[in-house]
Amino acid sequence: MQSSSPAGRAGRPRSAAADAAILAATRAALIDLGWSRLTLGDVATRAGVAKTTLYRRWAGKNELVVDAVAELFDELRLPDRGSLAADIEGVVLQFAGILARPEARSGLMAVIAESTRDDALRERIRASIVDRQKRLILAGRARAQARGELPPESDAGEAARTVDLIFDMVAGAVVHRTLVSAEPADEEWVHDFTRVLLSGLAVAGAYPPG
Amino acid sequence: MQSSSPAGRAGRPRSAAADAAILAATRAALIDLGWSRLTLGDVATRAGVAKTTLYRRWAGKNELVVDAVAELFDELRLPDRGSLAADIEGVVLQFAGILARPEARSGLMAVIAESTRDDALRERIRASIVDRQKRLILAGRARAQARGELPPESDAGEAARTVDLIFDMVAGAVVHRTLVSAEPADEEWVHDFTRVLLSGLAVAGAYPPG
Amino acid sequence: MQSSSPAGRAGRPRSAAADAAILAATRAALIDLGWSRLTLGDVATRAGVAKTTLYRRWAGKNELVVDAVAELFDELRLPDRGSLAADIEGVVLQFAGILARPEARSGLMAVIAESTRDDALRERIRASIVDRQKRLILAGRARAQARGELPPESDAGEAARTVDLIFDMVAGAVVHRTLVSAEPADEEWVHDFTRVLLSGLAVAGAYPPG
Amino acid sequence: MQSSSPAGRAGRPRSAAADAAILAATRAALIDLGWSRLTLGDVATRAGVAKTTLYRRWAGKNELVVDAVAELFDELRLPDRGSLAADIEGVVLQFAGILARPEARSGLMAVIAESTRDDALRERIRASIVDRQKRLILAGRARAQARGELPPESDAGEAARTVDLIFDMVAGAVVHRTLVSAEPADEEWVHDFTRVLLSGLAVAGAYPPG
DNA sequence: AACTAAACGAGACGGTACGTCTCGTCTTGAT
DNA sequence: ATCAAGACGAGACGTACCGTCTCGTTTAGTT
Repeated sequence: MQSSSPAGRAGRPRSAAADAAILAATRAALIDLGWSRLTLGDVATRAGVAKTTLYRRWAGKNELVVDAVAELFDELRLPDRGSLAADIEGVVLQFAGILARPEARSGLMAVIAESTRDDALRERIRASIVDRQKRLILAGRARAQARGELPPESDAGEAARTVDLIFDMVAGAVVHRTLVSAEPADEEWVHDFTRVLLSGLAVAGAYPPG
Repeated sequence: MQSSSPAGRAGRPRSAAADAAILAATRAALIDLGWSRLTLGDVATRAGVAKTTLYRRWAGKNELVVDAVAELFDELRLPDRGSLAADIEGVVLQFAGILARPEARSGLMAVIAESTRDDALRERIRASIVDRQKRLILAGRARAQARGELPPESDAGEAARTVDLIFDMVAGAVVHRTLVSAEPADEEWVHDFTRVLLSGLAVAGAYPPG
Repeated sequence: MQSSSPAGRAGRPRSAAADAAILAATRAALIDLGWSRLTLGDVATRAGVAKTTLYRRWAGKNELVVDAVAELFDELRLPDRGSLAADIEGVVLQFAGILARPEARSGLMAVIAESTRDDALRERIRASIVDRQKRLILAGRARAQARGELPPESDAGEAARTVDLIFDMVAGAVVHRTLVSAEPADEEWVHDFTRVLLSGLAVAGAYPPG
Repeated sequence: MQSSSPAGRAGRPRSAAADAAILAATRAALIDLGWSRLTLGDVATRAGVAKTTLYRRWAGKNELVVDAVAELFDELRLPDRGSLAADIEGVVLQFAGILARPEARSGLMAVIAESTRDDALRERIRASIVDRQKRLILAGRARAQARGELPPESDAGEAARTVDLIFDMVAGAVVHRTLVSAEPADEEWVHDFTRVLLSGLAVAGAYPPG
C-alpha cells in the first residue's frame, strides 16, 4: 500500500547517498569557485560521482544550485524572544547570517538572474526557497496574535497581500544591504530596519506599533 | 583639450562610434539571449567590430555588461508631483519600469551575483549604478525640505545612514518584487509600499508621515 | 560423456534462443549501422535481451562480431561444375556474393583491423573463419585429383604451402577488388582472375593449366 | 601569381607546422594504441595542439588516419633490379615492409572497414592511397617494355583492366598474407607469389613468362 | 511441494571520449 | 596604432557507450 514506486521496481535503485554528496559538493564548489567558475564536472569529481549520475538527477547547473542553496535556508528558525519586534530581528539576523556565507551569496543571486529568462527555474526557486520560508512570517504573525500584539486578520486576501509585501521588503532589503551595498546587516542595522518596517506597517495598517 | 592620450598621437585613433555600437549590441544580446548565453564574440559580430577591438576596451563580460546596464539607469528622473510621497512613488515606478526590461533584469542581477566574488566589479557597480542614483534620494529630500515636508537634517552621519537605509529598502523591495516574486510593481503595490516606508520613517525618525 | 556441464548442474540453464537472437541482432545492426556505430546496448535491445546476458557470453564487440560474421561463411559450398577451373570460379563467386552483403563487409574488415593488435582475436578469426574455409580448397583439390586434373601430391609440406598461397591470393584479391577498389567481382572478373591464378600455378608448379 | 587563396587573405593563416605535427602524432598514436583506442584528444595532445585545431582541418578520425597512413606509402619506389620479375619482387617486399609496421597495419584496415559504409571516405582512400600507387605498376610496365620484356599494349581498355587486376592481386595477396594469415611476406613467399602471378599473366595474356 | 542457485530484465553506476562552443590571445595584411 | 579577420591553446559543455554492479524475478533441477 505504501509502496513508494508502483511501477519503478525494476533495475538498480538510485543511490540516496549520491544526492547528498552532490549537494554538499556543490556548496563546497560555490565556496571555492563561485557560480561562474563552478563546473558540473568538478562537482561530480568532488562528490566522487560520475557526471552521468549528476545529469540523471538534475537538468543542469541552475537546478542543482537551487537545490543546494535551498537546503541552507531550511536552517532558519523563528526564535521566541518575547515580542514581535524581537522575533523579527532574530529571523532577519539569521537570514543575514546565511547571506554572509559565500555559498549562499554567489549561488542565490546567480540563479535569480538566470530565472529572469527561465520560468521553470523561477517556479523552482519560488517553491524551494521563497514560499518555503514564508512559513516564518506566518508563524511570527500567529505568535504575535497569540500574544495579543496583533489582532486576528479579518480579510484573508488583505492578509496574504501583506505577507507578500513584508516578504519582499525584508528579503529585498537584507539582500540589497548585504550583496549590493556590501555592508554588514549587523544588529544595529537590523534594529533600525525592523523599527521602520513595523512602524510603517502599524501606521499603514492601523496596527499597534512594535 | 579633452585628448585622452597626451603622448598617444601616433597611429590610428580609436573609433568613438565603436564604443556606442558595442554597448548597444550588448543590450540587444541581453534581450535576445540573456546573460548566460551572451558571448563576447556574438556582441562583437552584432556591433560590426572585431573581438580584439572589444577586448581592447573592456576586460571581460562583467565589465561590459555593467557599463551597458548602467546607461539604462541614467534615464531615471525625479518628477515633481507635488508631495514627497508622490515624488517617491514616481521614481519607484520608473525604477520598476526599467527592471521590467529584459536587458536590465538579466544583466543587473548577474553582475551583482558575479560581484560577490570580485571586489573590483562590486566597486564598479557601486560607482556606475548605485551611488550614481542616490542623487535621486538626495534631490527628493532637498525638495521635501524646501517644501517644508522635512526639517533640515541636523546630524550629517545620521542623515547618510538614513539615505543608505532608504536606498536598500527601496531598491531591495522593488528588485525582490519584480525578479523573485515575479509580480508587477504596479501603481497599487508601489502605493502600498511607499505608504509603509514613509510611515515607518516618520514614526521611527520623528518625521511627519506622508 | 558429452555432458555440456560437468559441474554446472545447478541453477537456471542459459537460454539457447538468446544466443541465436543476439547473433542475428548483431548482423542486423551491422547492416543498419556498420561496425563503428554498432553498440552492444543496441544489439541487446534488438535481441530483446539485457546487456548482462550478452556480456555473460561474449567478452566484447570484437568477439561477438567474429561469431556473427563467421556464420555467414558457413554458407559456402563447393559446387560440382565439371572442371577445376569452373569449380573455383563458382566458389569465388559465392565468396564475392557474401562480401557484397553489408553485414559481412563492415564486420569482417573491422575485426581484421582489430586483430592486428590482439593476438587472441586473430586466433579466433583464424579458427572461426579462415581455417574453417580452407576445407573448400582441400575439397577442390581432392575432386580435381579424382578427376585426374591434378596429380596426387607427393610432398605434404609443399602442398600445405601451396594451399596457403592459394588462399591468400584468392581471398586477398576478392577482398581487395570488392572493398578497396569497390568494383564488383562479377563473372567476367572472376573468370579473368581464375585464369591467371590457375595458369600461374600450372606453370610455376608444373601442373597442367586450367 | 601563386596565391593559393583568392579571397582567403584575411585573418591569421593556418600553421603549416601543425599539419605535420598532427599527422606524425597520429602515426605515433597508432603505434602505441592502435586504431580503436586512438582518440583525437590524445592525438592533439601529442601534437601539442588544441582539439579545435585538429577539427578545423579534418572532419574526424577516419579522414585523419587516411592522410596519416597515405604518407607512409609515398615511400614506395620502383627499384631497378634488372628484370620485370625482380623489380616486382622488390616493390612487393617494400609494400610488405610497410604493412609490417604497426601504424600501417592497424590504420589501413580500419579505414578500409569504415569505407564500406562511407562513400566519401572510400573515394579519399582511393585518391590518396590506391590510385596514387598505381604509378608503380605503370612505371614497371613501361620499364619492362623499354627492356623488351613486354610488348607495347595495343588495347588501352584491356591494358587498364589488367593494371587493375594486377593491383588487386598484388595488394590483396600481400595484405591477406600479412594481416589475416599473419605470416611474414618474406623473400621466399614473395618469390613464389611473383612467379605464380607473372606466369599466370604470361599464359593468360600471351605475355612471355618472367 | 519446497528449496537452491544460476540466469534473466532492468537500469543505475564510475568512467572515457566525443564533437562543439566560447574564452582570451596572437598573427596576419590593410587602413 | 588600430582595425577586421580568423587561427590558436585551453578547457567546459552535455551526450553516448563502455563494462560493472545491484536489484527483484524467473526457471530449471534437485531434495
